[in-house]
Parts: sequence; structure tokens; C-alpha cells
Amino acid sequence: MNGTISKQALRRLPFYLEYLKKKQTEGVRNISATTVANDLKLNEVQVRKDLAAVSLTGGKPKTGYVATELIRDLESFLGYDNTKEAVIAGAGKLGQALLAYKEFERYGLDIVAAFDTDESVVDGKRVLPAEKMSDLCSRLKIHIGIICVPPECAQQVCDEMVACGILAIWNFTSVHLSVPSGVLVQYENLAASLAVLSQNLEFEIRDGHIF
Amino acid sequence: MNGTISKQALRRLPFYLEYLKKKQTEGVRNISATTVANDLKLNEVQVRKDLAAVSLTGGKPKTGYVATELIRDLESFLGYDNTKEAVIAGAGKLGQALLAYKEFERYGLDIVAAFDTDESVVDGKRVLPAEKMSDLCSRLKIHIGIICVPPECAQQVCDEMVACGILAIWNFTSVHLSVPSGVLVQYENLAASLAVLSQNLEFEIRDGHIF
DNA sequence: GTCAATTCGATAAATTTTTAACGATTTTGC
DNA sequence: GCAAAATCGTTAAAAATTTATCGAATTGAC
Repeated sequence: MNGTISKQALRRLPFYLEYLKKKQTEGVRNISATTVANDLKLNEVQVRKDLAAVSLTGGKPKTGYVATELIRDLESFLGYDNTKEAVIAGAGKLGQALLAYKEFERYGLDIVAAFDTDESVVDGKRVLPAEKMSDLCSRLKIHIGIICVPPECAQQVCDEMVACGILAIWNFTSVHLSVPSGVLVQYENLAASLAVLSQNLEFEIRDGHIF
Repeated sequence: MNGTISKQALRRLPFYLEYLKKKQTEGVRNISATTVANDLKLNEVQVRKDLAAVSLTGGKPKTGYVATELIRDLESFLGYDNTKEAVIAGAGKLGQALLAYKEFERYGLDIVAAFDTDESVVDGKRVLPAEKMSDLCSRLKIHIGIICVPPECAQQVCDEMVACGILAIWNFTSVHLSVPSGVLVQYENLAASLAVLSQNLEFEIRDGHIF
């Protein structure tokens, strides 16, 4: 257990966790970094380092890690055992999908409310009028805001969030957001992912693995 | 114009594009890498290199790039002008959101159909029964598959896609997919993004920029 | 018990990505 | 025209990330 971890490594942790849980349901008790690496098609040393960074007990030569312990350590490191509250701005299709996304619960994220111009109900959760966002965030001391509004309003909504105490913003729009220092913006950019995907695809097709 | 570009840089391109288009609507004709970097809070050299890698004409000292040309080059490089067809497996909330996501059109992605156990209609697009996926993908020579099914079925759906000629898979589930070499999997992992977000948030709170 | 096989953890090398430094080029103002 | 300011593109350095190497520790077979 190291405490610090690279950003890239951090992104891999949820993968390990998912994998380990699956293995556990299959009855696996011990698991080595080697096995994880082979199954997930990752470099062995990379996996070993990643796991070493989060595991409290470490692994044992020849046997590897105890699955239950490693899962616990991963969940703890990722903060899945310590629920954080968030709000969503924008209850269009994407906002609704996130609002209804059951997995967030497992990841320690509780979406307490969504806001939009039109009130409605999604999956049993109420969508409140946008004007109420500031008040609710301040009162409940919400620190995470998720932005799913149309690009034109993104910056304005962002400013509102910052004003009422939000410290981290998960931005699902494609626009850049200006925030004061001390506020985090994490971009979830479908266009960027798609770009990587199609570029690689083209590469594969052209450079001849296929055809 | 270089042709090759790093994966990280590729992910930044859609950002530049979005930004440039916004600037253009504001009447900007020429724009420098310096300005882009300042506005997007990126390193100047990085932006300059990224743009140099895609721009055919290059920029001119003192004036920078011609906005229209740079936009065109970015779109061309990203393949937005050359539409690729894709199918979606799984028309739950997320699948529906993607199916209805208008922006994909601008990114050169055309989702021609979605498949699920229950037939339905989403946003004017038909959701077809899952059994028809293989046939349709083969006939239309679809190369991109988007997976939004529950994690338990992900691998099975993936295998089906591979079997009918899909070469690139955009995986919105949290499970690892095994594919033969020559098939690409791009993971879109909300859990991973969330992990990065909350880790950074915790960091900020603890290490005292805030409180 | 000893030996071979496996895995860990650490240190070192290689690669990739980001950032800095600098000369060359073009515009603007005089 | 000429000097100053701004920007480009290139080359070099720094930082981050990935991959390789190696000795030590543990298990299981003989």
C-alpha cells in the first residue's frame, strides 16, 4: 500500500475490481497479479504495481492475493464504501440514463436529485425545477455536480454549481468549462472516445490486419 | 500535417474542434495556438503540436491559423466527414440515450439500428429483436458495435458481434471483453471516470485548497 | 529436507507524453 | 523600409508511464 497512484492506474482499478468480483462468484479464493494480467490482457508488472499500490496486506509469493481482501482494499481505495452525494443538471435522455443507472450506488455515488426546466419523475426519482438547484446544493452541502444540459447552457449551469459550493463537476457536454481554481472538472467526452475508436479502426483496416 | 498522432493528443482534438466552432460563431476568423491554449487552460506547445499534426496548411506566425481551414482539417482528421455506421446492442436507458444522441451525426457516426429483447421505438428509431442483429450487421457490413447490455450478457453479445464482422466495439459495460486479435475494444468506463473524479476531489479537500 | 516452479516486490531501462527553449517568419506601427 | 511584437515550428529536456530484469520468498512435488 502506497497511497499515491497515477491517474492512469486509478482508471484501471475499477476494472480489476469488476474482474475480481466475477472471479469470486466463480469460487476463486486466491488470485495472482499474473493471472489478472493474462485475463485482462495487461502487462504483468503493471498489474502487480497497481495492486501493490492499493493492497494493505500485499500478496504472497506463489499464491498471490486473497480475493476478498483485495476486493475490500480496492473498494476502500476507490471510496465505494463511503457514499458521496451528487446532483444532475439536465434531465434529457442522457441525464435520465445516469439518473437511472443503478451501478452508481455500488460506486459510492448517490444522485440525490436532478434538475431541469420541466419537472418530471424518472425511475421513481423526482426531477426538480432548475431554480431549486442552488438552494438544495447549499443546504445539503453537495460537492459533486453532473452536467448533462445542452452545450449552450453548460457554462451557466457550471457557474451556478460553483456558486453554491460544488467542488467537482462531471461534465458530459463537449464544451470546455471555466472554473475558479479549487474546482475540478472531469470531462466525459464521447466524441473523444469515438475519435480514438474510429482512428484505431481505420488503422487496423488500412494497415492490413484485416482485408 | 504529420499523419501520426498520440492517443492522448487524439482525445484532445474534439475539444479543439468544439472550441473553434464556438469561436467561429463569435466571428473569429484567425486564431493562434496561444489563444487556444490560454482559453482551454492547456500548455501552449502541446496545442501547437497537436494542431500542427492535423493542419494541412499550417499556421502563420503572428496571425495563427485560419479558423475555417483548421476546423475543416480537424473534422477531416477525425473522420467526421466520412460517416461510419454502427449498431447498438441493448436499448435500456443508456442505449436509448445513445440512440437519441443527436451529436453523433456530427461526429460521423450513424447508428442504424438498436437491438434488444423487447421491440420498441425510441426517438423515431426502431429497436429490433436481438436475433436479427447478426443478419443485419452482415448484410450491411457494419463495422462498429456499441454494447449497452447488462454485464452478464456483454461477452455473449460481443461474440455475436465479432462473428458477424464487427471490427470495433464500444463497450459501455464495466466488464472486460475477450476478442480475437484484429478486433478493437474501446472501454467507456463510467466507474473509472468517477473514481478519478472522487479521488481528486478528496485530494483537494484534504490537502487543503478548500477548508 | 531439497529442488523446481511460481509469484512477489523492487530497481532499472525503455517508451510515451508533456513542457521548455530557441531561432525563423510574418505582421504592425512608425 | 525597419524595428518590435507575436507566433510558428523544431529541437531538446523533463516528467510520467509502461515494460523488463532480478533476487527473495513461498508452495508443492519428490
